[in-house]
Amino acid sequence: MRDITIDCTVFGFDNGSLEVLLVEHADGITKGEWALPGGWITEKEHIDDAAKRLLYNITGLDNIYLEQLKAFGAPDRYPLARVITVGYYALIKRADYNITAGFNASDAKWHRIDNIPKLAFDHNDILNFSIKQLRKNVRQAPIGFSLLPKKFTLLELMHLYEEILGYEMDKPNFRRKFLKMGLLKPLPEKQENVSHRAAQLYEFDMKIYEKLTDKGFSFEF
Amino acid sequence: MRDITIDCTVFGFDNGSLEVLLVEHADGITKGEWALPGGWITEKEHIDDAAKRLLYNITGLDNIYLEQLKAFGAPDRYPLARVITVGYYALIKRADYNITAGFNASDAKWHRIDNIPKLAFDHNDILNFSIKQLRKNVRQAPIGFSLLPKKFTLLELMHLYEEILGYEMDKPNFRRKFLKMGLLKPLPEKQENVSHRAAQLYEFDMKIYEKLTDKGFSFEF
DNA sequence: TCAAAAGTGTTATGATTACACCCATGA
DNA sequence: TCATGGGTGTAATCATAACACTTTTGA
Repeated sequence: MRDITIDCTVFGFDNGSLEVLLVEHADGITKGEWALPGGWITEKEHIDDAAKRLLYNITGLDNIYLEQLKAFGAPDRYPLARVITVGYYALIKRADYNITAGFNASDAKWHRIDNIPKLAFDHNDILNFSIKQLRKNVRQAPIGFSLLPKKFTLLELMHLYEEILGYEMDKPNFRRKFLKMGLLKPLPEKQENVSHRAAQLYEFDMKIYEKLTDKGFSFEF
Repeated sequence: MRDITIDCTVFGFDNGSLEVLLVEHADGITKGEWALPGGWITEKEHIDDAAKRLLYNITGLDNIYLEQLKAFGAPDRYPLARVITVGYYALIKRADYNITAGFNASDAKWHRIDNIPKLAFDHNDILNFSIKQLRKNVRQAPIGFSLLPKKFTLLELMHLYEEILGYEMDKPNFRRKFLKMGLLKPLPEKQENVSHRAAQLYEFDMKIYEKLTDKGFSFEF
């Protein structure tokens, strides 16, 4: 597959800010430029598996939220040959990444979503499309949790939504709306080491979600 | 581009029923099987332009609603070689198609969405994905009009929504909800030759829609 | 006791739903 | 005059938004 690649926008959420993982090209015609992590597809693998392999190589992580965006196919998007790329986006838990950081990590850096440099090829287009998709999907499916630690508070969840969607929300209303959906499982634990009233910790329960969707429930935020 | 193709689901709405245009393969290993219209991408064209070219060849139509779905890339989806296909879906006005019917039309037939034969390759997957996308998008963007004649009544529009989404709606509520959005321009004409009270004809006004979206309006049904 | 965030309550407004009903027209 | 769809009215219910308020905790 000499004329098809994959490129992946890896989103992470840390300290209230939404960031993407970019790599700096070490050589070739784009030497010194930042780009989305990407790679070639091998002859026998599913394109989704190629994206998973790439993600594993760069983050050391498995079992990541991963979704295809679309194919990007302007005839001149890659200057050396006609190459079509299939774009993906992934959502990872930053805490996990920090521990297992992949072997390419020396070239990889997190960049705030509102401070993205000029990228190689058409990667700015792909990244912008990713952000649009993420904004859309986070309101239509329970995917935000993939960016949070396993256990989180309602306010952390709200801050994530605020950061992705770009506007402030009302705390009481957010709580009620989310709790009413019934997707969150309250844990028998509370926050620790905080200098204020400890908040209830919750966990997203995929099984509850699947049961509800079977019954016709559809996530909407 | 020997290893990339495009395949397109062409939707049409006629007589209250949602249909797709399928072609019967005349030879090759899929001889006699039905399939989505598709073709190869030439070296210098944008994949979107390849899809437009294909659509023009098969329907004789230009200026069609066309949107990419995603790339389909299972390693064995095409038995003779590793070929990845980029899926598209198009919405056409059946009345226009009937007039200018493309030169391949002898092999092409409309099939009701609920009565699709076994298709070649992974085309059933692509078609099912198309239907899912159409159902989703018709509620989030004003694309339904692309399947109706330029001038239509509110009830025709409602029947289109009912057919695509698969459930019955309440006429008074549908009217009000749609009219309140203010996207429809009432025409100085009414239905003719109907054996009941003639209904007001409307037209979808793209300019109004764009003005509204600039102001933060977002279509939702 | 104060700051900071957790968490509850209340009210106004608007959207959605369900359904009854009248209108216009050709057969 | 009847069937068929066109079109209006209304009341109950539910979701959303705005914001005032109380609670808990560590420093």
